[in-house]
Amino acid sequence: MPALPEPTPGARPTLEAVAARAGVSRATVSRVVNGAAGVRTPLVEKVRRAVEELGYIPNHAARTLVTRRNGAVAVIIAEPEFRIFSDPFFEQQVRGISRELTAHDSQLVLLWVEGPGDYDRIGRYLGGGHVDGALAFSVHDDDELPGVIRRVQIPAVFGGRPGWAGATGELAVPYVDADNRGGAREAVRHLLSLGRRRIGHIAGPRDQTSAVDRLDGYRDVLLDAGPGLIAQGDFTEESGARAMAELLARRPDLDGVFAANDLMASGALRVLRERGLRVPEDVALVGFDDMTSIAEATDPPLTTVRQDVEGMGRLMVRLLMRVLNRAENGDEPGAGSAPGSVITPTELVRRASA
Amino acid sequence: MPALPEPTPGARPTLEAVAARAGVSRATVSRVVNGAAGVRTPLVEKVRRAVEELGYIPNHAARTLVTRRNGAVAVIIAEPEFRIFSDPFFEQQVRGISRELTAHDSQLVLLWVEGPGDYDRIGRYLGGGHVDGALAFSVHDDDELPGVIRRVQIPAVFGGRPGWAGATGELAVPYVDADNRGGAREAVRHLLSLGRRRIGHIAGPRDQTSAVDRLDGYRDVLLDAGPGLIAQGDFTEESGARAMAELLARRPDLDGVFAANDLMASGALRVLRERGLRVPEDVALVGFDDMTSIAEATDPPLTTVRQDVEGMGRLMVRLLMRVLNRAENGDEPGAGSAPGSVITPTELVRRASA
DNA sequence: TTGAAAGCGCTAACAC
DNA sequence: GTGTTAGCGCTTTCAA
Repeated sequence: MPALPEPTPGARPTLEAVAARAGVSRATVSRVVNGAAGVRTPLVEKVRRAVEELGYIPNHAARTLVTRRNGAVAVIIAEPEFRIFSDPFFEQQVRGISRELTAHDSQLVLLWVEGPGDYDRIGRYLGGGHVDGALAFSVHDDDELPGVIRRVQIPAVFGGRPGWAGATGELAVPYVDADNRGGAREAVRHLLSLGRRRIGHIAGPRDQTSAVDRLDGYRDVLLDAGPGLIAQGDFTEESGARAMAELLARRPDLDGVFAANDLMASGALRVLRERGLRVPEDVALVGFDDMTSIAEATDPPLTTVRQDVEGMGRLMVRLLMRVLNRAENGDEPGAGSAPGSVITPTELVRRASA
Repeated sequence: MPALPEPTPGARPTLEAVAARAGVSRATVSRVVNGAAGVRTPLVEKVRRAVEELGYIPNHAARTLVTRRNGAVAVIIAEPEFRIFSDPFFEQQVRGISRELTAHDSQLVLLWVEGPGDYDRIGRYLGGGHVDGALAFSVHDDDELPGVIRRVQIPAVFGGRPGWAGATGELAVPYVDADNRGGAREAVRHLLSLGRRRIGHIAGPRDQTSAVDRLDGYRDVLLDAGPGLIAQGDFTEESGARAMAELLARRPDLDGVFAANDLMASGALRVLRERGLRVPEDVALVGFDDMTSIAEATDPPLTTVRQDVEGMGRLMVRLLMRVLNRAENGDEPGAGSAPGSVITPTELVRRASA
């Protein structure tokens, strides 16, 4: 360990103190500290030394007060989704966010929404200038968050296409989402390429756009798929099993299934085996998400659609930074020229189930 | 939804603006906003209305600049422990922290340490006054974090007893830990009360104080336990299985086992059953942690030692708040009178394995 | 009880 | 190139 400046008990040194010690003006110190060009080398070094000796750290509040920037971004987690904490998806996404934020010299501030009453606190926090912008995750249609974000006029990017996106121009918040529809199409086409002709779909909850988009993708390819081929699930393992049983009851001749996520696919797989149906020989099965902890653990391992979750996290940050920079250049927020949302590609991962 | 003030595009309203609108001075508005006593009711109402109408939110940076308080606390997560994200423990602890922080009107700021280089960034953040204090988790002996914290002189509380705690007075940082030693004693005494006399211990990693304390507790009760009764594990399921096999090889007559955590206990259980030994009839088994996802899922369910993880999180915050308040009252930091650490009680949870 | 005014520590024009 | 100076928006004496 290098010899570090011992903390001088008492007041922290200010710019002023450094300036005095280095025998220069505050402005010069400020320039050096912020890496501005145009300070002569010897002075730079004198200042550097003074900074070092005093253990000077710029005061954040003072800096923010004038720059109107504070190098922090909020990630908002809503309570209903608290579980996502132990969700590998969330972990990956936040990891991506964290890394990209670090690359932009910004700090991640995690905001917990524990209940409806919290929106006040969150609003005050967001509006109070603690953070430059906010990152939020796809919320339910009646969530208050979008309203809060709009009211406090803070730049924000959503993860996952919000249900209301595109509905009204006013709420046009940029978002990052996987190409759920395209991925679903690819999954179904793969099933078709295997010679399957009676392909069912186990759909996810109707109020989540990801599920809706996957259903749409399925329909895109199977234009003539009757409702009998579609069963409703809710993204849980159990619901996948139930839906599979239902599908089998309606169409005993099924030879392919596309489940809207891996968890439901694994439930479906269980039922298929219980009925003595072989996968993929009798029924070929494709999932979605590529949650490896599931997809690689099933027997047979799941063919599924992968999305780059960490990459989506990073993208959210990049998008936000773009908004921030525009705002800095004097653009009015919500001037209609908001940077567009981005849809990231998906990829079919072939394993043994289809 | 109540009629909310529409965001006035452009600059956010300042105290000044509110004052103008209410026809009073800035000072008065400040008093009302901060709930200071001694402002006549009619004025209070006028101000309140103006605040409402303008959608005024106090500027954080400006306020912090003068009060030196910013209502935010950092929770520091070190990369080696990134996994804790998906660890139920961590979730519970952070949940406790989050709730208590909210109760104290403070905001949780999650700081990620992704690598050694990050300590600089963290140090700057901590020292820059972004947060009032820091909460960190038990770190390895050679971790840089304690040093950083000390250098930037920021009040901090640790979760879990750090290895160096108590070693040198200088590093006397308060911490919150479960009564690992007491819990271990209780576990072993329970085994004794069941009439078991040859009780083995599967220990956790030697460099984690929780594991060491549990081993000490085991020894407290079994003063004469020879080394043959103790096998080394590393808190993983696999290591528990290995240790169990080892123990059995050394002492085939074993009739009781205390494992330092539930994961290792479940590994031990697996081996026991493979050998055709019945639990608890032949060998009684006790774990530690009460990770219900494990302890309730094993067959038989695990008797184990529970700790109040969420409560520990809350306690960390309370402790920190006490330090903060002392600091506010002009006490020198590190004046030797730091609020003591706290050890929370554990509780034996009886299930079927012992 | 209320208002005027002095900063908190920093950046960014603007002078020199 | 470097220094001087005017704020950023707020809290907090101190007067009135």
